Amino acid sequence: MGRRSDHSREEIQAMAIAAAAKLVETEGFQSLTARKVAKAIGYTVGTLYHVFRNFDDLVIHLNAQTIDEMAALIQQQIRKKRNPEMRIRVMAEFYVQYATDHPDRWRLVFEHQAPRGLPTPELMKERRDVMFELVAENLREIAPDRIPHEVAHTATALWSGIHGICILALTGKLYLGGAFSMVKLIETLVDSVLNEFRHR
Amino acid sequence: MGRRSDHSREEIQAMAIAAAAKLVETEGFQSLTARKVAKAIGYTVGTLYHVFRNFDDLVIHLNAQTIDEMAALIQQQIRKKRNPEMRIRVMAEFYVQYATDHPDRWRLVFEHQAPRGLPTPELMKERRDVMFELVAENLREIAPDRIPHEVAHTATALWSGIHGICILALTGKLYLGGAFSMVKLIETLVDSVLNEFRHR
DNA sequence: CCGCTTTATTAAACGGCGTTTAATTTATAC
DNA sequence: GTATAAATTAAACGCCGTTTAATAAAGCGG
Repeated sequence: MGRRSDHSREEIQAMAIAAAAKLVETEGFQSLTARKVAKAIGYTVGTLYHVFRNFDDLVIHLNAQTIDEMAALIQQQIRKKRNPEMRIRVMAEFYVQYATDHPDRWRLVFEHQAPRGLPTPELMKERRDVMFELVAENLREIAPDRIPHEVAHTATALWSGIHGICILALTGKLYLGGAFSMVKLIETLVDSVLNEFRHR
Repeated sequence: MGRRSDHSREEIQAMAIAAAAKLVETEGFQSLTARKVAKAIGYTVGTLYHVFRNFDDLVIHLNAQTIDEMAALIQQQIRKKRNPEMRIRVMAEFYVQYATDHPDRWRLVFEHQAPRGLPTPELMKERRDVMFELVAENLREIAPDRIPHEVAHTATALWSGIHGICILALTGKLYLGGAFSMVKLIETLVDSVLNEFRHR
């Protein structure tokens, strides 16, 4: 017991977040617990609380990392594309791809609730809007004459819609009356909103 | 103490669901617990387990009631309208309205996870698709010549999108770069998808 | 009206959860 | 080399969903 200094504060934080990510992916986000994370990195809960303010703090760090990972993947994909419309299409495609590949990590980002009353930390606020900003950038390129508010509005509507399809599909709550592919649903939404955006 | 027969099985069920609804609305869905529900109706947890299979079963019953309530509200509103496009618009409007008025009950419907492995009960399957079906009906009326699959596809894309806006707004994760109204976002999405649906 | 069976209800326990506390061991600074 | 500060742990607290065993009441056959 006592100070071991096998790892620095930062190392323990990183180990904990990595262990949490693995636990979420293997056992589902519902069964992520502080004790499991602690055990996985060879410490006890007390050490976790020495390094994170509370369990939500750990989850928030994990979620930040998840968003960074997803954003990096998507930005890497669109760097290859020159056409802004195609970029938006690819963004949507890989958003779905990431959500499908890491359903529990992705759901944790959106279903985790910061403790009531406490403000959303800057850590998340910055990341929350990264996808919206990316969409808005490309909309601006499609129609440079539009006022910023209109661009932001369309980006929000479009990306929220994409997100909705994603979440309903992953949680098994999507209407199955036609047995569609998620990709086709996303295509329909992107086409619709982009056409409307251009033709008015 | 033993059998009191102050209330029948069904009465206790109804009381528990009502108490759960109230708890969710006042304290948030995160702090709904079996013990609180039991206390609220003047019984102990044991009695709850006599009447529900487990806690999830209680939540599922509550969610079914929530969907019924919302669907009833929406159907009552569209009964006044004759134009199918207007009906879809009104549906979206009151969907948002209900979600805004009962944010925690609404979120519980979509964020509750049935225990892993267990199948979604019929109770929910029937209700899950009720909104999609309503949208599809009206799309069919707008364009009677379309094949059923296309109608279902569009209904799914549109309603998932509406849902996405709703959920991001309620969970405080919506992009705020422009400070929009939810109503306008919904309008944009409905207009876009309906135009695309008609013009091709 | 009595005893018997069935059933509704409860209190208490179980293991697990997030979190806090107190004690203890170790590293560091003087 | 000792005092101080920091890291780590074990144990506790009050919750949670769930199960169990005991008990009290209802219904029933005679």
